[in-house]
Amino acid sequence: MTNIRKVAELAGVSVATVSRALKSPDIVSPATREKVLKAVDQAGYKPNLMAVQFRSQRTYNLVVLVPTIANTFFARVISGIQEAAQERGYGVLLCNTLGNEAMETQYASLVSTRQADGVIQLRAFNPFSEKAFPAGAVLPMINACEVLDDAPCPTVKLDNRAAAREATEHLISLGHRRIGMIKGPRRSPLTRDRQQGYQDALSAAGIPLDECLLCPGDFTPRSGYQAAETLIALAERPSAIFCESDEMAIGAISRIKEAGLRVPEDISVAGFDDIAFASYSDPPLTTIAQPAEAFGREAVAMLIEVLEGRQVDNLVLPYTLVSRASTATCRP
Amino acid sequence: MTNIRKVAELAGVSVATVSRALKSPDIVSPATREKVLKAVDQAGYKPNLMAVQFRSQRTYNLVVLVPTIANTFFARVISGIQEAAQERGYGVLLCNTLGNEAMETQYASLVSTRQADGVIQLRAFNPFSEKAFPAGAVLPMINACEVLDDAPCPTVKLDNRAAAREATEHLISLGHRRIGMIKGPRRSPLTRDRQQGYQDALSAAGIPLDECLLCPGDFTPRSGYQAAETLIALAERPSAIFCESDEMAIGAISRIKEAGLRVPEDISVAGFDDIAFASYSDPPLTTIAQPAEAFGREAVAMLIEVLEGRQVDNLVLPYTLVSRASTATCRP
DNA sequence: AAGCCAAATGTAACCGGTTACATTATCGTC
DNA sequence: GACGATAATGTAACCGGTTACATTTGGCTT
Repeated sequence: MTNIRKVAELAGVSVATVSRALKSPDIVSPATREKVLKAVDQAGYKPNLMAVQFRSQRTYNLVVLVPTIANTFFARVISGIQEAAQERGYGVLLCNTLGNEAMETQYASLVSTRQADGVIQLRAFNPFSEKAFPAGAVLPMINACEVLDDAPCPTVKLDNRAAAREATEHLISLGHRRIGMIKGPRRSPLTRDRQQGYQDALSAAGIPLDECLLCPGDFTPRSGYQAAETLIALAERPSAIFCESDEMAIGAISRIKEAGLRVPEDISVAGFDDIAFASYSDPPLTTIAQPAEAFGREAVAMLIEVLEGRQVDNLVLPYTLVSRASTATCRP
Repeated sequence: MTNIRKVAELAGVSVATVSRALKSPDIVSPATREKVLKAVDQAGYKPNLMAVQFRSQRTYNLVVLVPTIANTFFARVISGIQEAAQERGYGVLLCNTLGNEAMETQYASLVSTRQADGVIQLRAFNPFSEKAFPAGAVLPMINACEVLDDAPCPTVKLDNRAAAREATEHLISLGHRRIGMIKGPRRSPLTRDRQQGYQDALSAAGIPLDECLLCPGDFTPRSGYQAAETLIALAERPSAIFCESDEMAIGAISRIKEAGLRVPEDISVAGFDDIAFASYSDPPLTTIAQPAEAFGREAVAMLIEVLEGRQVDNLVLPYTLVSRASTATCRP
């Protein structure tokens, strides 16, 4: 394998000069630089980045922990991460954790073993052991999208509570008073925040909370389908349903239609995320648009700041309510 | 930073003994092993994998080149890759190429610079320069899903021609004779194969080919939407449309309904891929199911075979026609 | 011509493991 | 007790760059 010593020999200079000619061309004489570059070309030399990384103790790799890449929203976030990382010369090591904490911990340890410089987490969980990073130490990590209340690192998220409140208020403004909610996984802070926003809207409108209208889900279309089944079987059926993800909303609409009911005439449905399919569902989905790619881009920018030893503030990204045809005025 | 020398000092042995106690425990005495393990624990020692990799000249990373991770089908393939890689101790470096050949080349060069051991490509293109891997050299690469005719490496794919033929025959068997097709990107071999299958079915049934019925797309819902617009505007409208991806089929259905037409009563629609949303679309989509995760898993298994110097054969995975409600008998 | 400084280049240590080879310890056999 | 075989451990080279420090070169000043 052609290494720097071969090139040095070929150019008739020392290895140090070759290294300098490539890394800081301005400190070698033009003539020498010329010679070196010619030798590099002739030998087909490419620096062994493993050696470079080993020496500099930087891998220029970032680990991304994502619950499931099959989720369209996460796919967009990852897309943003990948793009931003690429621009800044970082690679992206992907870890599909499938909610498995052991796997997250294992991947996060790539940082301890110097296979990656930092971690971007799309899930609320601290994958680092107390031992690897004792309390007080700066974690080379960013939490994005789903965020712990007392996250031990900088975070970038949405104001989920306000967004859910706005979606619910939209339904209330259409005359709905019996509004179902299909929630995310029980232990998720994001789910709790969105539920809080839903309740905020209800109490502001003087509507009492009915626990029966809250159904758990897991963000998949399948869980939305099942939750809708429960909701439409209620003695007093809701006239609208707010779903914590578009994927669940699409599953719910499918079940509602299967029951012979119409959307939005019989039941209005609102989603969350504004995935690509939201505009193509029948009817097109009213939803909260999140800047998914921006989450990824910002997370990368923040992580690199942390890696370079600078202070970073938490970030809250904006959302928009996108009103489409899946929600309409309530007709009793 | 705790390194192997610190541990050696702590345990009162040489670095070689520490290394051996950890890597081949059977060749050190039990007493010494005990001592070493205690020192490792006490020092909180974790081997610096960068050094290990540097020494062994293996990174245990695989590069995955994917046109776009936002595509649900690719997301599933990547999921399979990630899982299989993880099981075998490999990491996955993701590269969202967005069809940009320069980017693919750049990422593939991670192999030349020893930042990754091999490449899995979900797109038909040889990203390696003639210089890095002269003709005849064994490329550390697997082509999956989309495959070059004369791929310079082992491939794992579907019999796209047969699958497209079967989907088209399904439509013909329902009485359709005027069948539109929404294709993938022009230069893709996969698109060409599927079109060939479509034509096979037509000519077997004695139906002449009408070029007007062939619309290009790019696998996104948006392109399906636009192509459908073209097809329904034809003087002699097709009674069925075969789409090369479910995403395009969903976009097409959306446009068809917008035009006041019904699926499948007025126009039958068949897709390709069987993504999660296919069952939840309205109507549920008739489609060709591909074993997406299996593509990923097999590609990893094959690549590791190649990396370990063994011979690998091409692989063809099975498909299934899944008949749902988006296709029905033709009513003139 | 001597003296000085800056620029250019060379030498060799270093990063943290792995492992070939050398050395020492242990045990059994005659 | 001497000898050889084997097991256990130590020593140091090595992977391929980077860089602190040493050395050489060349131009300029007085």
